[in-house]
Amino acid sequence: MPELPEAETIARGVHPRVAGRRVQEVQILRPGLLPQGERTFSTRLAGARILKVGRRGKNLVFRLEGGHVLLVNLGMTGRVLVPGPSPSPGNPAPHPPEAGHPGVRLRLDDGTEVVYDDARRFGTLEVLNPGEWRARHRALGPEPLSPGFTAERLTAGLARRRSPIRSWLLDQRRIAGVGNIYANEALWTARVHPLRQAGSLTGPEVARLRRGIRSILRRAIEARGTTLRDYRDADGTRGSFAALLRVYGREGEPCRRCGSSIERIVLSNRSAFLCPRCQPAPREPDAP
DNA sequence: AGTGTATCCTGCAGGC
DNA sequence: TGCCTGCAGGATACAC
Repeated sequence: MPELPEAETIARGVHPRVAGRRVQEVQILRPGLLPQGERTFSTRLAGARILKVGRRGKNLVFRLEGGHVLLVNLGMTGRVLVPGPSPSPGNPAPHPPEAGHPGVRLRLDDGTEVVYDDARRFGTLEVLNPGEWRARHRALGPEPLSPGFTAERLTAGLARRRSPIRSWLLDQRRIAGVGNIYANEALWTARVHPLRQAGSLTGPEVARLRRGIRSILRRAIEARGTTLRDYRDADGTRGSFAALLRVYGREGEPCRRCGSSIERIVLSNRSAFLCPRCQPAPREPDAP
């Protein structure tokens, strides 16, 4: 999906165009995107004023007047498109974003249209009441860019965990917002092999991993995300971080640190990429 | 506890 | 050109 940097970029683009506006009309083209069903979704959303658009992990969070929250999980190919001029000067949207697979359209009281578009339809949209939102919020792990994401907290979370560190990083209950691209990039940065047991990382490795996660995510946000194929921001614009990837999708290409050939392995049915020299494999099943 | 497998879907790249 | 296979930023349910 869209991982944390992509969700952050979309939220920043959508917020100024919808904050303070009221949802006038809800048009549902793909009911399957709404786990709550059309009735609950529409009833809760119609007429509500949008206060703020933010992010929690990989999810977009539209805070509504009255405490309800529109929670959008973008799945693999979800987009939130807001046609029309971008309010931020010097940030032009060259082409109006076109929705190829519109799923939900919102018409706001100033005429603004917000389109949820999703080719594969793995995404979901829900309107949660305050209690439901609290529960969902608590189920997610810490925000890696927040001050609370300390080495101590990371160490405690990893302790005694036997799953491969790459799998641990993808578990949203452990840490919120990291997906397959940035997990692989952070592990390369930290010089930790994806198969290492989470609980086996040494103090210095944990410290490097924490710094690696944070620096990769920050730099990816600066680049407005990674577009491999489908990702677009609210303007329909691509992210530019793909050119800066160190390992993801680079099988057979030289490591940017040591020149070794990047390897691809399969872990939990998903690709993992690593430099065999910079990220030494654990011996046998594992151990540090 | 943790892993492999399958599932939801569509689109696209690559091989032949 | 066209058909077929495999693969994809996610999340979850299941059997083992």
